Amino acid sequence: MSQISKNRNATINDVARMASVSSATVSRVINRTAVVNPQTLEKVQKAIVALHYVPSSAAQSLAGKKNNTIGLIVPGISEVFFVPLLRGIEMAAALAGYNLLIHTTHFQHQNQGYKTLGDHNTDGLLVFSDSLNHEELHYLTQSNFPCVLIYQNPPDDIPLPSINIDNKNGARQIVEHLIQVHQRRNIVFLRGPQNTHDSIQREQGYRQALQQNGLPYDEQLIARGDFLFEVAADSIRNLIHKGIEFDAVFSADDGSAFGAFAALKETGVCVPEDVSLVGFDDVYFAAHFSPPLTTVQAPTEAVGKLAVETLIQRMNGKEVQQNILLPTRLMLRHSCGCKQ
Amino acid sequence: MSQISKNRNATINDVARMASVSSATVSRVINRTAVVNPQTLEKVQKAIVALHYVPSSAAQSLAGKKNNTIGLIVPGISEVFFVPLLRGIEMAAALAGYNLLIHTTHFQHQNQGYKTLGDHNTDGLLVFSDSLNHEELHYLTQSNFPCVLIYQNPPDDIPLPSINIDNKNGARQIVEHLIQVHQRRNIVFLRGPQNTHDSIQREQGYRQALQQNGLPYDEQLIARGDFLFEVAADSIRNLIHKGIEFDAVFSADDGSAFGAFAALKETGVCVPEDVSLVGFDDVYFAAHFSPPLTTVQAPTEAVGKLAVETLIQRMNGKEVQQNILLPTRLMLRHSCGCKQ
DNA sequence: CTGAAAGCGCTTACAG
DNA sequence: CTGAAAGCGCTTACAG
Repeated sequence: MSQISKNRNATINDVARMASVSSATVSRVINRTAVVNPQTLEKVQKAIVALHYVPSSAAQSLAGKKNNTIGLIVPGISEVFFVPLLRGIEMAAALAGYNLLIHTTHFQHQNQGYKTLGDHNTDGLLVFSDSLNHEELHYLTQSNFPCVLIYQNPPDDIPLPSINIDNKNGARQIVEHLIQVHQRRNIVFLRGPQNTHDSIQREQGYRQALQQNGLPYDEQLIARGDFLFEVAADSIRNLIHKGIEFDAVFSADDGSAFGAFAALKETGVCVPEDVSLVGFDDVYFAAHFSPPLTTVQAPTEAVGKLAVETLIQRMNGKEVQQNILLPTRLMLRHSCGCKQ
Repeated sequence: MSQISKNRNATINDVARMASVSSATVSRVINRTAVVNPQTLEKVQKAIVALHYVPSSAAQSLAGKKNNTIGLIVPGISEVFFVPLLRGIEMAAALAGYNLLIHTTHFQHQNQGYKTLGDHNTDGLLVFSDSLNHEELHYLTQSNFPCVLIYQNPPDDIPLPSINIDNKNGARQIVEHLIQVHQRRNIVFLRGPQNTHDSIQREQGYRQALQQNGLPYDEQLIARGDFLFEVAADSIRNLIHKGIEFDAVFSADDGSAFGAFAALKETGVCVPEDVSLVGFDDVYFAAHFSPPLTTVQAPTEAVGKLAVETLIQRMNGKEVQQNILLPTRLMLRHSCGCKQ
């Protein structure tokens, strides 16, 4: 059926032969890397189609010294949060003609993760949150390999560009809303995982809102949420059990807000009548929750897109803004006490 | 600092030179492809570490004729559903030492998608649902390139292995539960997208349950859900508006069940008192919904894992079971009327 | 157990 | 506008 044997794909030389030109010329038409005589061009294109020729990525990479691939290192493929991020990354990478190679560290730093992905198989790396430790980042950086951090700031001694969202402002705004609009005074904060950049920033926003509105910071109102449904639920149960009074809950992410709601509900506490409940992220579903969850919208897909664009600029040797902060948006729904 | 110049990575020849051996020997220790004298081994390993040597993937691929990469073709990165699938695929691929390259067709068949990923950059392909059309599948298959289909059956003339879940049985069971345990008689079915394998199978299960329990199939009770929140909500509103009576809703997926719930709620219909509501998938959140959603658990992560394992067997030239059907599990919660 | 050498399929100066 | 040829960094018979 086809002009080539079943067990061997057409190579650039097969195309060259069929079109009666050199492989250099074929290469030029494929890559549009030089002007080619229109008639030659046509002959080559016909041969490519006839032979179903697809260039070997490996050979292109080896000879061309570029991989046409962007690497993404993530600690793990967590639930909902991951989807818009990946979508943003995938679309931007595809648009720019890059493949996407994903590596998951599974939360283990074996000083190996950065070897799976590197300049031997990618042209640049997107590093999500805590997937790489200081040493690994250092190694990557000193060799001048293009990297962009997502959802984390670079260590002081490693000047890497990073894309973050404005956690602090977002948190401050939503807490301020609870205070100013709904007259809440005893606002629980359900922390994210220890040492997470996002969680720390959100806590700072929380404290800032209290301070700027003349409310005391009460350590009793701070509890673990860990971005997890069950952990948050337990914390709320525990607060209630200890008899600590509160009229609002700010969860460091939506998932833990849902957990807080479950605990509140089972204790007979009404949201938002008795307690205002707000989260962070605006994940799929926050708007569909009952009651619809007031939260801070994180532009996660935009972060992914911008991360890719920034990385590509770096790959092209351009200067980029060091730390980009994307604005968040307050999504007022019903769980805070606003009417829908 | 390092023994090699800033702008050039160590190659196998640098390692060979430092260890005073040939590159063939270095290759052998890297790939454990032949027994090497223990002392030689040690010298080589030391050189590898000293030079931070990482083999070039491109060169390995080109010379070794394998890419150590599995490709995944998906139509798009949809919401929640995608996460456990990807997690299963990623973990199984990593375990087997394969990289994962993702390509999204963005629902466009330009007869190009199968070229982005192919034997020029992967060793095998995972093809999700409708991401490739018949012609594309045919092209892939005739060249004998290892492929495994996920969530779709192969066309009759293309004998490709596929991994599916037992949609029909799962649907039949949950509808039967509504009929037998909750005495429901007028059960709405909210279809998935047209021509989707999953949706068709689930509808068959629905019909089978009706039939086996002596209930008539009433076309008025069938409406669009499209696996989408809003579409499902609109359908329910429409049914109510038309005055069509029903005492249960079986949504073809959880997302549309949530939409159905919203429409029911706004009309003052109580779930599960007035209407039993059930879904399919058991996505993140179904258990945390109010009321907790009764649904069919799809072993999505297991599908991803098994797909990779099957693909790897094919890549190794082994025979594999042609069509694998993974069992689903009925998750009885509160939205059907069962007490929690 | 080890090395010399060919070859994988491209790209890219260089020369014309 | 086009071609001959070197080279990218590996792997793998082949020979010893």
